[in-house]
Amino acid sequence: MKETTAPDCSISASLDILGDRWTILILRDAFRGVRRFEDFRRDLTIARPVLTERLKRLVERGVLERQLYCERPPRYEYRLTEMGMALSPALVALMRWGDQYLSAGDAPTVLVHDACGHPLDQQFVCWECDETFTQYDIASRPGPGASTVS
Amino acid sequence: MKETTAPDCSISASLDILGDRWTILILRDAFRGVRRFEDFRRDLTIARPVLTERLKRLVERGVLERQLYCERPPRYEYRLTEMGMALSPALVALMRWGDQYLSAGDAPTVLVHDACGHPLDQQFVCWECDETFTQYDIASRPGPGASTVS
DNA sequence: ATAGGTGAGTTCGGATTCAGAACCAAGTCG
DNA sequence: CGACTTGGTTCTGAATCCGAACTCACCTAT
Repeated sequence: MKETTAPDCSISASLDILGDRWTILILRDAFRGVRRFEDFRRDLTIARPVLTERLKRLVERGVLERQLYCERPPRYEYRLTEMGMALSPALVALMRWGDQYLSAGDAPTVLVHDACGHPLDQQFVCWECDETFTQYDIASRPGPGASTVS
Repeated sequence: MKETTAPDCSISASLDILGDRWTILILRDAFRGVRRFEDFRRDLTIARPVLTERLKRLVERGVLERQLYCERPPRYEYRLTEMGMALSPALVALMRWGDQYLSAGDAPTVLVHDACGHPLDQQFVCWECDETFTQYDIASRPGPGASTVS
């Protein structure tokens, strides 16, 4: 088997930011529209120091941005950046997996196509062939940033 | 080991299984074809006890299965179950996010459509409207398993 | 003006968890 | 035989996480 090591894998880079339970739950809340420190804290029942630290990290890495929404007293809210919004396929995938395998067929929340209200699906798409397909039709090959050669 | 959270949300249920860094890296390796204890350990440079514990948990939860591949001496390998395979959209999404935002435009690995070799995309699909769309066209509503509303 | 409440943090111990090394067992190879 | 491999387990000190309590700045009602 060829050498496929951790360092040049984007998954481990992503996990450097998202790699703990709380961070992902914070982002889930952010997608639901939660923006303020105290709202995150109450909803997650997360300890304050942990929330402080996670929010700071997410802001540093560019996933959230901290915006003043009240001058006196200074109050900030945390909003998803474009980079943060781009995580939605990952969160949706996690949620659908949980729905399918962990909640006995009763999904607590259903995501729908805004335009028509019908449940959405998530698929891999090939724009060349112009068709959708599943994980069984995926292959991989080294990309431009590949460093190791087998 | 704590089973946190009554999941008002399938994401937190998923995170109960996947909620730490090592677990996801183990699954990433599993998708790449790694199957044996010692191969996981070497590739991830993870401490043995941690790997033992994570593999055991993944087997208990049904994400991996432990199969005898050698009778004398008894040797086992860890393979993705169907439930484990179903995580691929989540891992693919994570990888693509890392590619796009964390690796300066140089993706270490590119996923392609096996049939034609062209890079794949990941999209939301509505089978009613028969069209693909992005995260900006998603809405959510309570599903059959909704208990607490927020 | 003062007492109480709130939003956003910080400080500080104690409990987990982790890494690293040593140890074990069962078998194989030289 | 003795060395080596795979797949673990047990131990221990170090790093990390987390919750409770405290702070600080401001607002509101009395």
